[in-house]
Amino acid sequence: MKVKNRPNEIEIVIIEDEQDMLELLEYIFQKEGYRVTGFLSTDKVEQFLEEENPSILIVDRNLPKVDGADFVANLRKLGYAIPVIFLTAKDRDSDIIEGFDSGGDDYITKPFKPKELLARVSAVLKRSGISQYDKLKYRDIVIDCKSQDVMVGDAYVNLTNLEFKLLELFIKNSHQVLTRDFLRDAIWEDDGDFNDKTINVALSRLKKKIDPKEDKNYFTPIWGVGYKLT
Amino acid sequence: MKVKNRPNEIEIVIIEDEQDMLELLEYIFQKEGYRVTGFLSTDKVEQFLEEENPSILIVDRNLPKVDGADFVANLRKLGYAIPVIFLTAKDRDSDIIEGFDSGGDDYITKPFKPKELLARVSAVLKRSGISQYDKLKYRDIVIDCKSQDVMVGDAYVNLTNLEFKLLELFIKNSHQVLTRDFLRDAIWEDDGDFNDKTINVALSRLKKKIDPKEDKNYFTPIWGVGYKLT
DNA sequence: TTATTAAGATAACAATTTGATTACATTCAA
DNA sequence: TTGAATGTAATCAAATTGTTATCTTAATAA
Repeated sequence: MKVKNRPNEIEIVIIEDEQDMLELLEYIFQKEGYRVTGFLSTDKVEQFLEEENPSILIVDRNLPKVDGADFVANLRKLGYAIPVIFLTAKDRDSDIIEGFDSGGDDYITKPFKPKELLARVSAVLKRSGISQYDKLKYRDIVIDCKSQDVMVGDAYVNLTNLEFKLLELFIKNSHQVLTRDFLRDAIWEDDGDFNDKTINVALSRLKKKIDPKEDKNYFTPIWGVGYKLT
Repeated sequence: MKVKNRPNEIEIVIIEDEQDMLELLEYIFQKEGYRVTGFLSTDKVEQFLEEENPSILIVDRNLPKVDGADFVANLRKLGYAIPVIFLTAKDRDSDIIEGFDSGGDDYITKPFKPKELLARVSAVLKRSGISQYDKLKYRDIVIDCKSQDVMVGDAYVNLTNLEFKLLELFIKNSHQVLTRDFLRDAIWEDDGDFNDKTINVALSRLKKKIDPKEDKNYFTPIWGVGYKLT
């Protein structure tokens, strides 16, 4: 299956007991570029939250064992502050109210329009200060500007601040030649005497960290001008 | 008599000209644990806002002298961003729209169900980032923002006020790099001269208390930038 | 093509900066 | 006034970054 160009790596957790509905939801969100983890019950969710750090929960209120709202209320009691959107077939006032009360950030009634669902998720994420633009992607590199985490393939790479700033700048200006002057102004804020080779060395170190096998050729030197990311 | 502002106790201001209704509203919110200040007119409200810092305004649109919506529009003009919910007996579209236009975050039509009112207040507060949940969790740390209790694993840890504020800030912004500048502004609100190392020392003390064996590595220093909780 | 030259890559070294920690001083609140 | 909390100074350790030197690569002209 073709994976659509992913603008972000925001992780969504869905709890929905109906297999068909769960698959539909997974499809909707994955198509939008979210990373989705689905659960048919609340059983393993708490454990999952311990280990991962998803950005939002989508919870069906009508789950077989526990009421979704109770489950979320319990999560809140335990200290989880993750945003929640409830899915519910009911639309009686009492249910909606209870949903909000137990710590939901929004709710959607089934049947729903996929677009509306996506819009609400988007709105809740925005309110929670989670932006899809915090993460930048380039080839197999994903950098998170808020955490300064860098993933190459599926491995974390430790970069220094200088290296991170460099990589960020290149990714934000990918496919453009960044001249040495530009780099100097942007990263080093020139202090008069500036050794030509400083940039070479800094880039060399960066290359070595994100591509230790030296077979990816992220950077192309433009002779006498600068570099570009390719 | 003025009661000292307790941290994390949410304060609600109600403006309602009918004495009975005001008392009912005060009762409803107080029962839910909110701190309530009621006004029979808009007269003293602005002065009150100068001094206190309530989390939300509940405003009747049909006030004797001024229209509630006009009053709120004026507040907005003055720069108050406090969330507002309108109470209104009217329900024609034009009124509702006017209410939103003048800076309301939600509205409720009388007669209302107490539960619905509470739910809407709750939702608006949540949208504004004001949480009524006082527990936050991060890995094996649970902090109670109200009592300032801190549990690590299953042991209570005694933190000083400064240490608690630091930990709370980091947990609320986990997985993000908090720069030294940010920390200084958020915790120390400093006045110019500020010893660089104050942050190091404060964090060092915090680390020692929540991780005396030094094997948990809650904090990762980002060299030359700040720290993040991981 | 080949020699020449300017630029790029990289390793090793050194300087500098920053972080951690301890001990001590000061402040603040009971 | 006293003790806890917090800021400051000093020391040590470690990480980052710039510099230098050497080698490699690419452009250019004879």
